Amino acid sequence: MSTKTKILDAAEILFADKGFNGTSLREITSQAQVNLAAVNYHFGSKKELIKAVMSRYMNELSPRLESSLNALCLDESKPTLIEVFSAFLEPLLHLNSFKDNGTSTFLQLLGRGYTDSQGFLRWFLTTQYPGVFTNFTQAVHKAYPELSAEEMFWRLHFTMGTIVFTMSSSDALIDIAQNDFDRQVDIAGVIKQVIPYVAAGVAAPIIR
Amino acid sequence: MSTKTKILDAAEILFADKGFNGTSLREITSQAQVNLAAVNYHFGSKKELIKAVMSRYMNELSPRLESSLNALCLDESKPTLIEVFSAFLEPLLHLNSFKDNGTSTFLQLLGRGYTDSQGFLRWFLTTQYPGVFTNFTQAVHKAYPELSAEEMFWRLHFTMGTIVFTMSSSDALIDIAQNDFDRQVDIAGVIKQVIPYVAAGVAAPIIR
DNA sequence: CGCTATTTTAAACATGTGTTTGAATTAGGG
DNA sequence: CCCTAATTCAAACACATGTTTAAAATAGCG
Repeated sequence: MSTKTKILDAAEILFADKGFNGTSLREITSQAQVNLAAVNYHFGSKKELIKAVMSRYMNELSPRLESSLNALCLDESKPTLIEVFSAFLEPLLHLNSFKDNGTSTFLQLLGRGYTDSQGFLRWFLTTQYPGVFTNFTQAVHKAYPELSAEEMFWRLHFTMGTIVFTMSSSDALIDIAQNDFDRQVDIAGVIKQVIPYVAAGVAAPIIR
Repeated sequence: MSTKTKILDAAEILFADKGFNGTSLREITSQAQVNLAAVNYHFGSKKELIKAVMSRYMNELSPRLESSLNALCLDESKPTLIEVFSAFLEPLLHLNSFKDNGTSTFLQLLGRGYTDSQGFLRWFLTTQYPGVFTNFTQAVHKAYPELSAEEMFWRLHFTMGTIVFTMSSSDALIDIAQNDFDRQVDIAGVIKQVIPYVAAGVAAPIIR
């Protein structure tokens, strides 16, 4: 396996677990069993490494997500919000065949990116992968046209928050749930729980 | 104003803005215009300072929140979920009279605490202020008794995620909203937007 | 005032950080 | 094989971090 890949693999796990600020290059390189200087040689800087970790996932996810959402929009029948959010399920779970625990890791990284380092990752994602966002809002608008642009703005960010926050602490939550309720839970189970929740939230009656 | 207070005031703003890991003691002490060593003299360590910052808010919030939720439980009529979540509104907004931008700052701190430093703050809050959590779940159960303990567990954590995540990036979101929609928005407005969302999410039909 | 306890201060400490350097090693094509 | 380019490596760099020290300043009380 190439040094570059070894670094990316080690970095994504540590980043997901301890955040970008909370992970040092020395932790990454010793986990990856490569020399410290290899990060700066292959990626230039820590910031570029973070981008590379995210890009590897986004490049895997975004085409599947876009086509999944596009299919929903091109369909002439009006989709339900449940269908819109379910359109995320297959592309997200596909990350598990791309990488062990890929879905969970990616969503945790996303959560980190939104809170760590004053949102530079949000800027990175919205500028590098704008298609995902526009497709999503289009699909929601088709499912629920009564929602004004402003209300949709807020509810989509609430949704983002629900998903990202839940997933960034999903390991801890799954542990608690398995202890308290004696049930086997995995990341797919959590996603299936969250879909009705966010769908109902977005579809909430409008109070004016 | 006492050195202790000057430190707490400066720390909470910086912590809310840049996270606990992202804020150095030197930033705090120079903002507070006190000597660097004052933090360790008055609080013992950075970790203890973080606890002190959170405690100052929790001690202001938790009695009001408990009585607000208790009133809902003692009332013999069945509350709606909207009422349950609205019970948070007054205690949270009261933080604004306790401190400038108190509501926003506190919720941002809460968000930081859930993601930064591997959740030691979650442990701190649940062990130091358990009454808030039990009162809350009791109120929700009374409003929506059909929800099983497990489903409630997940939906309450989704709710926590929505609130905490939204508020931790509320400044950025409010900026975007004001630019895009040319409307004056403040933290109270965001909270009022989020209540129907989370209430609908928790009340979502159960799929079995 | 005089004395003690509290608080403030500047300096240093030990450690951890991302990054750079320049030599050593390895690969790969002619 | 040989030579060049790419990669690896140990070491050092410059700087930032939380914490500690010991002297100086201040407060508070008899």
